[in-house]
Parts: sequence; C-alpha cells; structure tokens
Amino acid sequence: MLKLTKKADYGLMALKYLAEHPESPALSAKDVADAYGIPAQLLAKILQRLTKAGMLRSQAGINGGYALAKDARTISAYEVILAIDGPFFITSCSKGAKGCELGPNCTIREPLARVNETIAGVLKSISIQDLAEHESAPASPGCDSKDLITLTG
Amino acid sequence: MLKLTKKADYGLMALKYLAEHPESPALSAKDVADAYGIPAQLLAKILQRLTKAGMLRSQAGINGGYALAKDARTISAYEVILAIDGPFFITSCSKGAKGCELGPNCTIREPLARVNETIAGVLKSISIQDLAEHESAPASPGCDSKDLITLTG
DNA sequence: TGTAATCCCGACCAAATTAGTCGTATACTA
DNA sequence: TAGTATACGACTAATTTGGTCGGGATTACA
Ligand code: SF4
Ligand code: SF4
Repeated sequence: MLKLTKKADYGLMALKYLAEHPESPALSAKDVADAYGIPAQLLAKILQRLTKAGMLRSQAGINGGYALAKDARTISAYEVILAIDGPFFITSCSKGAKGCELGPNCTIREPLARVNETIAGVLKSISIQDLAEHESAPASPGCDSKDLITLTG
Repeated sequence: MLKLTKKADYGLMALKYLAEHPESPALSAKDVADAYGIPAQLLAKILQRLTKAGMLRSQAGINGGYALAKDARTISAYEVILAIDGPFFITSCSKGAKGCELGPNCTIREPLARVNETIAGVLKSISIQDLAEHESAPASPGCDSKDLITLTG
C-alpha cells in the first residue's frame, strides 16, 4: 500500500539514466531498458508519456531515442509520477473523484487531504538531478519548508 | 497510485468514531459500520487487527464491542496503517523485501527510501485525536519537524 | 442451561488495478 | 527502400484489494 507503481519507478530510473548521460544526443528505449533489465516495450510506453508531458524529446529513426527536454533539476519526481500514473490522491475521494461518497459523513478526509499535500510537496521538492547525484546535496537548508509541516495542526 | 487502501481508511474512520464516543463502554463492529455505511464484516476484520495490534480492547458477548485501549492522542495514523496493511514502502524493494532485484543497478532507491521515511514521519505525527477534532489544533508549533524535510538533500 | 449477541479467524470469491505483450502505423536516416 | 526507432491502442496476465462465508469461541443474562 502507498506504493509507487513500477511504471513510475521505471520512469524515474530512466530519467535519471538520461540525466547521467548528457553526452549522448539520444538513447533508445531499448538502451535504457537493457541497462536496467526492465521490459523494453513497457519502458517505451512510459517514455512516450513523459515525452508527451514535455520532459523528454524524442527522435525517431536510426540513432534516434530520447533525451531530456529540460534541465534535470527542473524536473520533479512529482511531475514524473503525475505524467505516468495520473493525478494521485491517497484517499479514494479527494476533490473531483467519483470515489466513496460518504461525503459529509466522513471527517477524516480533510486531514488526510493535508497529508496528501504534504506528500505531494515532498515529491515536488525532489528533482531528477537529486536522484542522479545521489550523494544528496542539501538543497533545502534551514527550515524553508515549514509550511509542509503544519498539517498536523 | 500511492493510495491509502480502503481498509486503512475504514480503520482510521472507526478509530476516530470510537474516539468521539468515549462514553460508550464498547461499540460493536456493526454499530460503527452502520454509522458509515461500510460492510460490517469487513470492518470487523479490520478492528480485529487493530485489537491484535493493541490499540483497541474487545469484549465478546452481548453489549460487547470495541473501545480504544489507549488515549486517542497516542495512536498515530502510521500505526493504524501499519497494523492494517502491513509495513509500507513506496518502492517495491526497500529493505527486507523480495521485490525487484535491480539491487546495485538501481541508484534511485536510496533517495526514495528517504521520501518514504518522510511520509512515514508525517503519518506518525498525526494522531487519532487530530482526526477526531478535525478543527486542526496546532500540535507542532514552530519548526520542530525540521528533520522530516532534509530528505531532499 | 440455553440462547442471542458478539468477537475471532481462515478460506474463499469478486472486482479493480497494475504489469506486460502484441500488432500495426509512422517517422527518420542512410 | 531497408532498417531502426518512436507512437499508440487493444489485449492478456498477474497482483492486489475489497468483500463474503462459514464455523468456532466468549460473554451476558434470563
Ligand atoms: S472514507 Fe472519507 S477520506 Fe476515505 S475516501 Fe471516503 S470520504 Fe474520502
Ligand atoms: S527500481 Fe530501484 S527503487 Fe525501484 S524497486 Fe527496484 S531497486 Fe527499488
């Protein structure tokens, strides 16, 4: 539960891989898939989605493939997950959903919605760059994310 | 994706409900289920798990049922989710798992593990009490949760 | 003692979601 | 034009989740 889908996982990995190989003009889906031993066709579909979402550029034909369309540090994990799995909410309801309609009955929805935002915030604060140089460079010194925390009260 | 299961959701609701009715010595699974219109048998199983995990006391027989075994503010959303759905990790791997064994191949696992901890931390900081009085009383003033944030770097 | 209410628990089935495959069309390069 | 690649939708398979059933054990009380 509360798991990232493998697709999102693959997507992040692929993006990270591309970020680590800026020299190549383009890497094919197969290249990346082979590098990690994941199904090439599945990864292809994922990369297509990321392309449509604007974070990759694609090139068909021989020597074609994918390359980052933006700077690695401007792509957040959140965007990636969003593009691959669609909008995410930890509750089944949340705004705009056809989920469980306990509506007024349910008073835990609001606090949970805040948890949701917190998680989204965390995910937004992580860039592909952060993943690539995984020797974790302190990007948020001090307590500038204080707002993320206020959800408990 | 990244969704709370309905079981966990139900569990939180039930706990909140019990927290709101401290006068009753015990409420049956059916009582709670009816209050929210959720399947009684399913809720029963959930409550059993919470009982085994020590956050509820149960009483069989006529006029039996469940009651909180601890103060509502000492029960965190995290415990509840853990008891109902088992250990949660956003990645398929994470320590102790039989998940995807890209092992050394995968360098995104470590940053994601930190995201995981952050989420866990947030969940831990929310008590049943917080859910019950959902007019959100600031429980964490200032920036005492700074550590939750350092995952980005 | 007997009965009704209730918890307990494992096995089971059904629905939903996720993972992965296939087939075909299209684009690009040499 | 041959070969390599993306694009995309439909399909199937695997896994997870949601929910049900049935039998058994406890307890209260008449
Ligand atoms: S129970 Fe409440 S929080 Fe959960 S899905 Fe339904 S309305 Fe949302
Ligand atoms: S790809 Fe990496 S992060 Fe994802 S499950 Fe496998 S080892 Fe873990």
